[in-house]
Formats: sequence, C-alpha cells, structure tokens
Amino acid sequence: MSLKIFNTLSGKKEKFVPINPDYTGFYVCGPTVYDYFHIGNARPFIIFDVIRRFLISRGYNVRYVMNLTDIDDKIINRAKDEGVTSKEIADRYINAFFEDIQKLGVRPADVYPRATDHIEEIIGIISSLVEKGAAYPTAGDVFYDVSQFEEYGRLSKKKVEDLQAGKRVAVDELKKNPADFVLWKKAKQGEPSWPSPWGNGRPGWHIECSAMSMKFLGQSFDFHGGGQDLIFPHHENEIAQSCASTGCDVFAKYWLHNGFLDMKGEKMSKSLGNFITARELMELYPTAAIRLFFLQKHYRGPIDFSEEGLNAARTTAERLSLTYKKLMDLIPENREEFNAENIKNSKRLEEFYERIESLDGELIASMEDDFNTPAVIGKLFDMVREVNKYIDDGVADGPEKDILSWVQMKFDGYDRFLGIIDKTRDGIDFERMDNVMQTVIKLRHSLRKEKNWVLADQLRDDLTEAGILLEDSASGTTWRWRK
RNA sequence: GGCGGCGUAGCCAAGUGGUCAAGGCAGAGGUUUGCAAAACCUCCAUUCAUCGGUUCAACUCCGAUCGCCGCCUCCA
Repeated sequence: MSLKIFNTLSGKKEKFVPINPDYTGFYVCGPTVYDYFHIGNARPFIIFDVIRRFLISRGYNVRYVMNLTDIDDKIINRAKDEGVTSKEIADRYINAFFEDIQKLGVRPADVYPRATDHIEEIIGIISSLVEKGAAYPTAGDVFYDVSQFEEYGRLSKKKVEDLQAGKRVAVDELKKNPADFVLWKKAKQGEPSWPSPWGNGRPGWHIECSAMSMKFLGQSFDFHGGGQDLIFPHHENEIAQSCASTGCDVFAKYWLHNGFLDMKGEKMSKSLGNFITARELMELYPTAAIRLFFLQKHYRGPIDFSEEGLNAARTTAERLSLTYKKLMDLIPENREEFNAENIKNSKRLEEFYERIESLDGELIASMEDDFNTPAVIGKLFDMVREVNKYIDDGVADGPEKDILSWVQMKFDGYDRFLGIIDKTRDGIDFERMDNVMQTVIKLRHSLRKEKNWVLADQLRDDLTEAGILLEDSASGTTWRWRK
C-alpha cells in the first residue's frame, strides 16, 4: 500500500511522492499569539501533529516547522489596551501556547520560527519581488501585484475578476488592483517597526510564512497545512510571493486543510465570540477524550462542538484505556520476546494472532488513505473487542501471555501517532497509592471471605465516593480512578 | 454574484457500482458476578436529504431540487 493524500491544489487524492529522499518538509501555520487559543484552533495543531507522527512511524524523516506570528494588528491592539509592549503580549501567549499544546498531547515542532526574528529574510524576499516587478512600493507600503502572477487563484480556484472586492471591507486606494495585498506596512505612530529600503515599517501577514518556510525547508517542500479559511487569501498569497521570488514551480507540493469546529452549526471563532479556550476545555475533559473527539471525524470535515459528543468520547477513550491497562497488568515484568513460531500448536492463539494481524493491516491501510482516522479508530475498537474476548477466556503463563505483549506493542505503535490511550496515573505517585490500595483490598478481601457483605460494600461505596472504583473479578480485585 | 464543501440509524461517524452499509455513544435483552463495575453475546438503518437519469445492478456515477455550512475581510 502506498500513502494517498488529498491535495487542495488538485482537489484530488494523490499518491505521496517525496520531493527529497533525505527528509520530508512539513510546514503548518501556527498561532498569532495575542490570546489563548480556542479549541477550534487546536484542531490543526492536533491533526497535523498526528499526520506528522504517522509519517515518522512509516519511516519518513520529517522536518516539522510551525511559525509563531508575533507581530500583527491584534497583538498591537492588545498591547495598547493593556499598556504593555507587543513583545510582552507575544511572549506571554507563546508561553501559554506551549503549555496548552503539551497538555493536549501535541509533540513540539522541530522549529518554531518567529516573524520578528526573520525581518531580514522577509525584506530580502520583498526586495526581489520589487526588482522583478512583481511588487510595487507606494508611499512607505509595498504591495504585491497580483496581475503579474499567472497562476494566481490556482489553489483556491478563484478568479480575481469574480471576487467581490470591497463588498465588506473598503479597498485601499493605494492598490493598483483590489486583490493586491500588502507585503510591507508603513509604520504608524507608536507601533513597533523595523528599518527597510521603503522606510520604517513591519511585514504584512502572508510574507512571513514564505520567508520562514523556505528558510527552514527549502524553496520547495512536501507539505503545507492549515485551516480551510487560510486557503484564500493566505495560502494563495504565499504561493504567489514565493514562486514569483524564487521562480520555482512548486512551493509546497501537497496542501492540506482541516475543516472547522462549529458551535451550533456556526464556525467557532474569536470574532463571533462563540469559543471556548483549549485550556478551559482541558479542565473539563481528559486529553484522551478531547483528542478522540477530533480524531473520530475525518480531518477535512466539519465537527460540531457538543457536550454530548465530548461525553461520548470520554466514555469511548476510557474503554480503550481500560483494555490497555488490562494488557499491562497481564504482561509479566520480564516479558518474553513474542515468537510467532510458539503459537503453531494452539488453534486459539493462531486464530487470535491472525485476527489481530489482519486488523492491523486494515488499520494502517485506513491511515494511509488520506489519514482516515475515524476508520482507524473503528479498526482499533474491533481489536479492543478481540482482546477483551481473548482475555475473558483466560490467559495462562507462557505463549498465551507472550502474545499479549505483542498486542501491546501494536497498541503502543498506533498510539505513537494517535495519542488517545491514557497511560498516566494523573500525576499521583502511583507506586505509593497502589501500596495503600493493596492494603485496603486485602482488608476488604477478608470481609468478603467472612461474607460480611454489608461492610465490604460500604467500603467499596465509600471509595467510589472518594473517586476510586474497585472491581472484583475471578483473578482478584483491581482499582482505578473514577472519571 | 463567484468558488468550495456537506446531508448515512436516537446521537456521533466510516464506507463500497453488485452478499439490503464499519466503529463509538445511548437503549433493550442475556452470560458472568454474593452484589456492583468491567467484559462478552444478541438486538437496534430492506436504508443512505428529495426527485429524476445512466446501468443487468447505485447509497456509491450524472442532472435537478431542497436544506445546512465555509471562503471571497482578520480568522485554524
């Protein structure tokens, strides 16, 4: 099987053919750091990280870059409101960003370039565009001349003449063409600015991504990801700037765009005010549930945010984690290397092995088909049922347990890119807690031996109140946190 | 006005031109259990927005209609 990816540029699924054999370049549009990011913003952070981790697990050497936009109108306005510098605002929310993505189980990018650290590169690109006649300076501003770029509109499938320019926002009268966009903005009084050949000013929004992606990944690279709302104008403009300046045909080869998170049928956004921040949501739901909530839906489709959906995802995540914990508990400390030869004389083991092996193939195939995580999760739950059934039927020492360590390795493999199995013990010193609980369980065991059901039940009920669930089974009593 | 997307069971959500369609949540019954929990088994869409067309065969292809959403302005 080979990896197929839906490319916005062609509007079709395409086979993945890396540009460079040594590494795979992946650029994702990161946050503008003027506030905490909301749960809709979190979607690309999660999904593109999952895609990147899957690529890594398939053996690609991925170089993953996410920019931090640390200079723009919103940051400047916020700084004015609070009476602090733009840099203070940016630093504050960059720190918050790192805290939040870590809690969301998102692996850090390899590089997080900041716009303000790349003014020199940005000016370099603008200069070359001006030299080539692709951009024109006016009184302190520099605009990109859309009419000079034939391919303009290819990504978004828009024609410049069909755009309703000025319908909602007045067109800057300095522009030759309403679709032209600003590369360099003339400094206004009291705003942060940098010197340039066109006077003091600051970069426009789109140019930083061209500058930083090409600096870290080269003129042509494999993947460029972002939200669907960035297709136009942001990504269209990035292509125009980059290709006009370097003369290369391909800027990013595959363009990936995630769908939106809706709130009651409407896009969640800061401007509509219908948002909930990621950090607020993480107070209410475990990370695994939030990730599952996103991954149970294909990344290109819309998701409707709902409490019911999140609650369902929480129950689902718990089911998965419980099975994983069962595996862990059954596998001996000094596990034997699983050898498929050892199961040849057991029909039961052979069947189990083949069933898991076959589901494994289907799971990976689904992931390779444009990262179909909902189908992947479906296969994973087929496995969960197989494993639970297998365990329910009883597991003896030896090959019967060894095969479970093989299954656990499979699960670990999937979770290296999905990140939906809760393996944590909520930060509590689990060793000690477990020692205490073993004492309690022993005590209750003697009560049950005496058939003192009243006390035994009360002990269990009280523990449930305290947030700890006791579960009795033929092989003994186990405990877990109540969610 | 232009462009793009979506409409599958109570809810969420995959999928295929040809055994009347994965998985999850919720629900019903059962097995197991001292009870509980977990787990397992069974049931839960003759139907895939509507109407036409192509085809031996469509939910899957084409057209139209209705409904919803997004982009064309900052936006993940």
